[in-house]
Amino acid sequence: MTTRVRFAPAPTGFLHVGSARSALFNWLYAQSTGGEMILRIEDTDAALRKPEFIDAIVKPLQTLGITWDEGPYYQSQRKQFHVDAVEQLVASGNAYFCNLTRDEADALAKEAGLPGGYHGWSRDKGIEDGPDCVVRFRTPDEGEIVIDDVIRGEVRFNTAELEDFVIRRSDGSPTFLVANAVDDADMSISHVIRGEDLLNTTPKVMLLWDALDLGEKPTYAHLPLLVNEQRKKLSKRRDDVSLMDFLSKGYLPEAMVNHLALLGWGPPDEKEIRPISEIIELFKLENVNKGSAFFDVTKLNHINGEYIRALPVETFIEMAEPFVYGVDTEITWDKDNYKPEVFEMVAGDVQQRVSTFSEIPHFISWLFTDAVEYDTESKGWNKGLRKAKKAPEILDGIAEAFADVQWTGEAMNAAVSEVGDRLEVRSQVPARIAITGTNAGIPLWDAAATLDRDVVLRRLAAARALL
RNA sequence: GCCCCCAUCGUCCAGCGGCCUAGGACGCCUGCCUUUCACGCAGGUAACACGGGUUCGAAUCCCGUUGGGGGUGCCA
Repeated sequence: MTTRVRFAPAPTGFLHVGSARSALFNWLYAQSTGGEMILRIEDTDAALRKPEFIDAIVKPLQTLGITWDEGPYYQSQRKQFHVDAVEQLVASGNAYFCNLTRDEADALAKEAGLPGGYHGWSRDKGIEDGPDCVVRFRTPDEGEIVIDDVIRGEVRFNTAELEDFVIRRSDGSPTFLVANAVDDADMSISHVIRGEDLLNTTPKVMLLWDALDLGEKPTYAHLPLLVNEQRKKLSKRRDDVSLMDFLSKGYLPEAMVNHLALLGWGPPDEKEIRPISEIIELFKLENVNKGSAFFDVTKLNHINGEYIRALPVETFIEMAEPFVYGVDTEITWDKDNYKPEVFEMVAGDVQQRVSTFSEIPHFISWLFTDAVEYDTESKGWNKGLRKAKKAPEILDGIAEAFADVQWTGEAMNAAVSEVGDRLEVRSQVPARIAITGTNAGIPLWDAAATLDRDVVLRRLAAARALL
């Protein structure tokens, strides 16, 4: 039997990293078992039926290289099957109509001194269907549902503790629980791989599955949650988790996928950064962890840096385009001042130093602006220039030498070293700070030679004035 | 409250009863390389939550405690 998995997101906006991880693990499992993957949009709630949200899911998946064999299917388009299932459940006595609002049910429970949840007040009341009626599933008063989870082992639920949950809203639309059971059966899903936050809904789906007589159930695997620094489930509201945002900030899809694969799973040989083909080969669903994992951007940065450095420099230059022309990110220079040939010259040096593409401007902005800003509060400025021995003399000496030095990197470098030798101090760092504004950066002189002589002289004077 | 899940360095992962004086990676620190920074290289820092069992032997199995998380919607 070929394995068939599905990624079934609710279209509630942009795809976030947690969903992407779920999609990825489904995909990894399908790939590693030679199975098939289905994309199914869970839009049973009318409020979710927005076409722009579909793009927000499909596009990032494609960018990440997560492919599917069928779909996207839309649950909204399969509504009739779900409606039929609800009718069947009512006819068989497994479900009944209920006209209580949530508030009324809560009030009744409070009055009766019962804990939260719905206690089956409308059971056996013979309520007829009407405009304000929902359909509820009659959960068994006794018995146990056992989920044999690939990742967690056996998980047991006492059916008496399951409330009579709603399977059809008062507007006539069936809920995702019904859609889940019916669609997973129709689509011959063999493995349901999803986040642990859905674990509690699984016994309900299984109850429906049996009541609907849908045949063999899929195998379940509940992935550990991705959490933030406070160890709370990643949420769109409070966390920065839009996948597309990461991509447009200059994270490579391959690096993102690699990082995501390492959250909740690890290769037995401990080699973390590796091509997706190897990850597929090594991936075992039963080896996935149970504990939640912190989505650590610091580690992502490292992985991304590794991937960037591995790029051919021509590719790096090509991919850097949006970031040097300010398409998606801010640039600090006037677009007319940008010189592509200068960037191409230093690209290899920049490539070695960035962990995301969005850091590129930081390393090259001094090449495309007239004046640089000096952060006189920074450690670099203070340690490298202000407190440097004979700093004023160094800058004066360089300015003097630069007035008529041959304008090549080699000659400039030599002149600066000569000033340092004469004063018996280190002159390179002070020069760098005066010219670029910072003590850290790409090899200086060949790049600096692309600037006009008077621009450099002005910067030397400006820095000198701040001492 | 009730139900469910989880628990190895700060973080991610390895470990599936003896190979563990617990390994790798990120981070952090030190040194080397270097006219800066980074890369690279060589080191260092740092964990089996606690308490009971089981066993000749437990990070690994069982129970409890504590801690964390998820769910508890006419969202999915």
